[in-house]
Amino acid sequence: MALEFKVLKESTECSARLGQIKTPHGVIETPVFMPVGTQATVKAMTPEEVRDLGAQIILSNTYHLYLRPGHKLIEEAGGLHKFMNWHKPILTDSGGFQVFSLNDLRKITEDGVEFRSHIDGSTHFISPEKSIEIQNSLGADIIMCFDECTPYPADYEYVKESMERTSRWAKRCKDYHENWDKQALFGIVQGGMYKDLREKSVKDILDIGFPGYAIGGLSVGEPLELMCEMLDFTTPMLPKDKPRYLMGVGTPDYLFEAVIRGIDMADCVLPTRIARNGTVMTSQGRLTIRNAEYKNDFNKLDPECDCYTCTNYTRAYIRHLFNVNEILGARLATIHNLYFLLKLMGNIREAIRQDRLMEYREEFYKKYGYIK
RNA sequence: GUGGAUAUGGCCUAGUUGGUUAAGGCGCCAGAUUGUGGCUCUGGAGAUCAUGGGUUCGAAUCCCAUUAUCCACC
Repeated sequence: MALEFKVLKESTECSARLGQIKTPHGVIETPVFMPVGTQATVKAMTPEEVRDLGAQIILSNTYHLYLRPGHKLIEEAGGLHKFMNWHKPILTDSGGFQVFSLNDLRKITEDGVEFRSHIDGSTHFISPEKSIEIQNSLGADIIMCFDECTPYPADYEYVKESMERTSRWAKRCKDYHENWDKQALFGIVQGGMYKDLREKSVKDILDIGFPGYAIGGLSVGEPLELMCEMLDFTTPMLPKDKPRYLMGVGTPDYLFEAVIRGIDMADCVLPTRIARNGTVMTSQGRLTIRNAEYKNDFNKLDPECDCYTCTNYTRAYIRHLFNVNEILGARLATIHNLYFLLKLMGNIREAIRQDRLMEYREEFYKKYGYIK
């Protein structure tokens, strides 16, 4: 098997656990945050930089790489790892999120999804089998079942049909996938915000059986409390000896709350995207570095940070770079945000090890400004 | 010196035959961003329409003068 998961320690105060995932490209310490490199690159970063920031695994995207440069080309290049010179683990998303995000450019049928390319309008058809075929060519360590990420809000009947189709698609994905020794295929639980549908989805996906399980369809605009409620309900139904991956989560509070509820993996474009638009996360909360108040501020972004950006550059300089639209601004902010979140996850792992996660969360929330 | 043209928020402009709270872009200020989308999106502030006078029920729009700038000529 391509994946081995081991729980090293369970928290006595909550459902958090410390673990280890072994993949063909190395070991991942969990809970882990996975930076997103949609188009075979974490935007603005070299793979070496991403590695040095502490990333253990990155996520890339089936839909985008299928469109450009094409999965066959990447296969010809020797696979995604070699193509992009990233030799640690990779996870590819199945294209399922694009079923959600390209809402007005796609048509869902039982067989699969017809997409109109967001690039040139050309039509493409991705079925569960096609998604697996593409992901096999890309060669990521962990690949995902082709699903539909249902929107929020959505009515019961729609979510039910969607979830049941996702279950049928999961079976097809598993049947089609072959090289289990190199690539672990994860199943995805859906069901929107309806508990009975979540329960049914978990049952379906567990019946099919996968080396890891993802929870999809959360973090799609619902309030944090609702996501927590769904996690409280869903996560305990997932087996303890398999990794649990919450898709699309990337703010510190969502990450804390997810880990506390037993999540081992999460990914999000947020830290890199907001960095490109001039927002950084600091130990004292978010700040928009473009703002005038930083014009003459010669301190580092975060007084407690020791990343490359913070040890070398000031707020005033980074603000200047954004104001004159220089690429370096995006790079420095991305370096900082990724480092911040990866370090946070490291601290969370350490807190679990010391069995003081709740205390650490309290400290962090107070400083960050989530609670007063 | 003579002739001509232009003067609209910090900058560049739109304002149709004079008619409600002068429009837009850039810049400025602030916010957003959650398994897509690197120069994105959403708000906001800011103009007594060069100055003075006149015509008119009503003028950024018409007339006169002044000032400034630009062009051509002597």
